[in-house]
Amino acid sequence: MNIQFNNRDPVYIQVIQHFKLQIAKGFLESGDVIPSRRELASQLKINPNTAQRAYKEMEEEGLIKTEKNQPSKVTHDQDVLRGVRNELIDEAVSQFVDSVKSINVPLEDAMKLIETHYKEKGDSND
Amino acid sequence: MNIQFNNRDPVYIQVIQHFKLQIAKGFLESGDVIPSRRELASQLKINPNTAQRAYKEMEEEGLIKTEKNQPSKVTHDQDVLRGVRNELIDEAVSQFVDSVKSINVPLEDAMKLIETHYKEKGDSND
DNA sequence: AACAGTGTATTAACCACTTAGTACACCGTC
DNA sequence: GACGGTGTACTAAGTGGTTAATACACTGTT
Repeated sequence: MNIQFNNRDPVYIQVIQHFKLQIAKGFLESGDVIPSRRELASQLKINPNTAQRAYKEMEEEGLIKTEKNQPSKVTHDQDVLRGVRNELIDEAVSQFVDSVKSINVPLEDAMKLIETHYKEKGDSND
Repeated sequence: MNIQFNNRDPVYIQVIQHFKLQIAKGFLESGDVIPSRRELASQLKINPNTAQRAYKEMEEEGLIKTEKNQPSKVTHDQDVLRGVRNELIDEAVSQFVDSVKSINVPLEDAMKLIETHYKEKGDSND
């Protein structure tokens, strides 16, 4: 567990993003337990409340489920989990297309750039 | 002149982004004059200091040139202007490829999604 | 019962950004 | 020269979101 924080976005947002990536990659699956608020905070060297805020939002989004004082677990709702992946992808696609269209880059050029750039860089694994 | 502000990013950043888009699209060309700080602030209903901050950064980036008490003008340096466009494109491409690779979306899938999405939405003009 | 661990809630402090209020120097025009 | 416009600079206050500090309630274990 380690997150490369940028100092542009709020930490709790980046924490959420981290878990979404883990889910989208399949590293976190239905029912998996995740660290307690305090433990996560300790690992990431952030404030427990920041961890709490991230967890709270994930709870509200249905990503995780917390009962009694059991450790929080990834939801069993497979649709939600698939949704995470799809949303990340849709978001990336929309943003890219919007950017590229806003400055009138032809589709062909955009495609070529992506192809080149995709092959250039090494795989991103954890 | 009108900008659709979001309340996520600082206003002065969005102002800069706006001018970069205008340049990238060719709507703003070398030597074109841009509104005075006070006029821009008035039009966009923002504080003159916020406008000033945006202009100051654009000046430091070499995007605009200000002399004496003439209205600021877009730089005559064609390389800089081309650079703006290229940077916007590179940024979009990098971000997209990073996102998509981080969750292991195959190149083919990514390309297909972009193609579809690109054709779906109408052109974005001002 | 004491303890250590959980989640949760509340309040205060912090911080970047924005805004406000002035002020100064410069230049064209009337 | 007065005036209105420009750019620029500085300080102070306000604002909203983020983070920090602390406390509380609950539960399983010893």
